[in-house]
Parts: sequence; structure tokens; C-alpha cells
Amino acid sequence: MPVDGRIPTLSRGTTAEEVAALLRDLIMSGSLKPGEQLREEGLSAQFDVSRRTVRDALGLLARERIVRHYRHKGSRVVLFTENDIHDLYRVRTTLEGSAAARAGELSDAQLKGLTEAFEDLESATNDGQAEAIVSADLAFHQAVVGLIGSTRVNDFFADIAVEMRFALSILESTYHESSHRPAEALAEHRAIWAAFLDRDVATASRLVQEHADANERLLVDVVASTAITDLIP
Amino acid sequence: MPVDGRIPTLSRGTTAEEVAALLRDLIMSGSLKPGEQLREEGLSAQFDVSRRTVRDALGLLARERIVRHYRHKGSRVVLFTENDIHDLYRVRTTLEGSAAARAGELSDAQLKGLTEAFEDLESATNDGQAEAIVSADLAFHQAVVGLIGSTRVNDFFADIAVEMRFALSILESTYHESSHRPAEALAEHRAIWAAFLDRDVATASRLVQEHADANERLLVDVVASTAITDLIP
DNA sequence: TGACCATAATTGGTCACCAATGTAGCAATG
DNA sequence: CATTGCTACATTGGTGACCAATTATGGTCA
Repeated sequence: MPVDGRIPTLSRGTTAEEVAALLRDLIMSGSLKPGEQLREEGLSAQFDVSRRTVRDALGLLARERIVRHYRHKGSRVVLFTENDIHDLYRVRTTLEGSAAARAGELSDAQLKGLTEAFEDLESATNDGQAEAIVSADLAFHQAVVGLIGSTRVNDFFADIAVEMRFALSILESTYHESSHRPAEALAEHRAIWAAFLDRDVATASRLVQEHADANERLLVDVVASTAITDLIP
Repeated sequence: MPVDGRIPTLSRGTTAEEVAALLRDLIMSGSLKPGEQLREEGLSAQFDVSRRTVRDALGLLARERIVRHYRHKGSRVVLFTENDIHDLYRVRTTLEGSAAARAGELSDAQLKGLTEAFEDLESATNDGQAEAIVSADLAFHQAVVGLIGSTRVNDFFADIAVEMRFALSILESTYHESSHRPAEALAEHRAIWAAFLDRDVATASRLVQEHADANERLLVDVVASTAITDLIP
């Protein structure tokens, strides 16, 4: 009987989506650790929501690949493997590479979105809030992929971005403040942005590849040393 | 009370997945027409399955974008718009273009999968079964995208392929046998296959683009003349 | 006609229940 | 001693009945 906090007629989206959002935050913040089992009964009590609704929420997170579901064994927070990191970055280089290949044919209107994303990243970096920087970073990359101009690709990459953020949140919580060098990162992003503004296909292609490779190496090192394996047969 | 046809302990996957598969077939075969409403109650009775389970199945199809869900208004079979077709083919050219760009670095093992897919398409074309040809055609393109080597991209494109098949099934049922020219199509696929075998990046890139453009034009003509709009606010 | 209101239809969500499956512990057996 | 087999338990899969929320419908009245 959900009677408390939720404002009935003001809630956007279904309750399952709200519960999913709550769980997503708990996972991102590290309150729920990778590999941890998510029992429907407990969550149902914790969120004051039916077990059935919790299951729907877990289903939503499962398609985002944030949790993994095993039949009759329940759901757990995913454990990233080295392969996952490689795969995520392969997706990113694939899509950003395609965007770069189109750099020559982009309209000013399209590039405006990229410019806004870069400026957001710039001010976030100046403010120095770690989480805001990560958000703006991912938003910039979503803007790059957005240049492809496909809603399906955008939706796909939105899910990928969530996964990447999750991977990054593990990195943060494991090696505190170890990895991100906001200043260098901003410079790299500025160079990418400039290459797109110049409609310089070759430079844009090279830079997105290099930028992705550098970040991938950082993550792989951490994941390889922490997560053992994903095998829970 | 599901007591009938399903063999209890042998059933792969959940009941919701089975119901989703059934519905998918009904939609593909044209028994359920684009825009048609799917009432949970009726389907529940029809498949001898709980309404709740039907809802899960509809949720699955909704993520495949085969049905569309409107809050408190129910689910309907999607109506493709011209934009959808453009978007689907933009996804395809994007991913196949990326695969082509890698043509130079492909291993023999990777190309083996492509060769098998082409040979399947060849024999299906010789057999002349329309549906089998469409399947093999899509499988070939999935093999091309598979050369990128990302499971996430593969999963994404698998959904895209389902959408394309749905779009093609509408084409079939509208203009009977109008569009597909199996012989020409086979020749085009052979050329693409050969370009990958030769690791000829330029030719592969050009051919996948041309092949996609040609098919896109066919579909757009039909969709533009049938589907009015998707606006059911 | 057009605004308004009662009513029906449909989905959103909960609850209590049982079935199916997996897990852990413990005994019996070789 | 390791392995098998059994039993009890925990968790998920699925159902059906139910009520709430939202939308659609149809009629009344100005």
C-alpha cells in the first residue's frame, strides 16, 4: 500500500520506472555493490511497493544491463568484466567514428548542439564538481553521437552512456579521485569539438579514437584488478 | 490456468517471452495489422495466460518497437512512418559502414561467418521461398554488422533487424510480390561479400551504402503511400 | 452546436496464493 | 572420505480477484 512520499497525481512515469530510477541511483552511488543480489521481497518492503512492481523495475534495469537476471535465481548488480569495458568502448568508437565521418556534411544547426554540450562541460569543469563533470562528459559524447541523426542510435547510446557511468562510478569508488584529470580531459574535448566545427573529418576521426583509447585503458586497468568474473551460472 | 499445449519442463524461456513470440508472429504475418489495438483482456483469454503475463509480453515487444504503448490507453501495433524507414536505414548504413571501414583488419575466422551467411542466402534464393529469403537476407546483414565485434552492437542490430522484417512484411502484404528481385539482390550481396573477402575498404563501403539506399527507396515509396501518421496522442 | 456530466471500458497496481526451481544441510552409502 | 540422495527451505514465476486511476463514450441541456 503505497501511501507515503510519492505525490500521486504529479508522478511522471509509472511506479516501476520510479522504483527503477531509485535503484539506479543506489547502484550508481555504490550503496548497492556490483554482484550484490537484489531480492524482490526486500526491495518491495523497502520501497513500500508491490513485489510485482519491483520485478517490473528490475526488468527495466535488466535491459539497461545495469542488473542481470538469472531465472529462478534472481537479479544481481552486474559485475563488469574487462570484456564489457572493451565492448562499451568499441560501441563508442564505432558510433563516434561514424559521426566523425559525417563531419563534412554537418549543418550549423547540428553543430550548435555540440557547442552547447562542450560549453556545459567547460563550466562544469571550472566548478569542479566531480559528478557534474562526469554528466557533462557523457552528455558531450551523446551530442557527438547525436550528429549521426538517428533516434534509434541515440536511444541505444543513451543506454550505453548509463553503463559507462556505472563503470566510472565503480572506478571512482575504488580508486578515489584517482583517474580523472579534468583539465587534460577538457583540452581533449575542446580539440574534438574544434575538429567538428572545422568539418575536418580526418582530425575528428583520429581524435575521437585516441580519446576513447586513452579512457579505455584507464578503466581496463581498474576493472581487471577488481572484478574477477561474471560467471554465476 | 495454462494447461494445454506447452510442455511444462521443456519450455525455453519465460511464458511472457513465449507469448511475445506468438504475438510477434501474428504481427509479422499480418494477422494483426499496423495500428491495431492490442487489448490485454482479449489476448489473455486467447492465449490462456494471465493478463499480467500478457502485459509483460507487450512490454517486451514495446522495447523491440514492434508495438507502442500509451499510458492508460493500451498498446497498438506500430505504424511505420517515412521517418522510421529513414531512421532504420540510417542505422544500417552507419553500422555497416563501420564494418566496412574495418574490412582491412578482419581475420579469416571473422570472414568465415560472413561467407556462411552468404551461402545460406544463395541457397535460399535458389529455393525461392520468399520468407526464407528475407530471413537469410537479414541474417547476412547481421553478419556484416557482426564484423564490428561488439555484442552490444549485435544485440542492438538484432532488434533493428526485427523492425526491418516487420517493415518488409508490410511491404509484402501491401504490394504482393512487388518488390523483391531475388536475383539482383543476390548479385549485390555477392559483390559486398567479395569486397569484404578482398579486404577492400573502399569498395565495401561504397557497395553497402548503395545497396542500402536502393532498398530504402523501395520501402519509402510504399510507406509514404500507405501509413498516414503515428500520432495517437 | 457545444459544454457538461454520468457511466462504461481499459489499463495501472496491489494482494494473497500456489507452482516451479534452486540452495543448503544432513544423513546414508559405498 | 567423498559422493550420492533426500528433505526442508528460500526465492522467483505465474495466476486470479480485486480496486484505483485514467480515458473514452454517450446523452442531456442550454
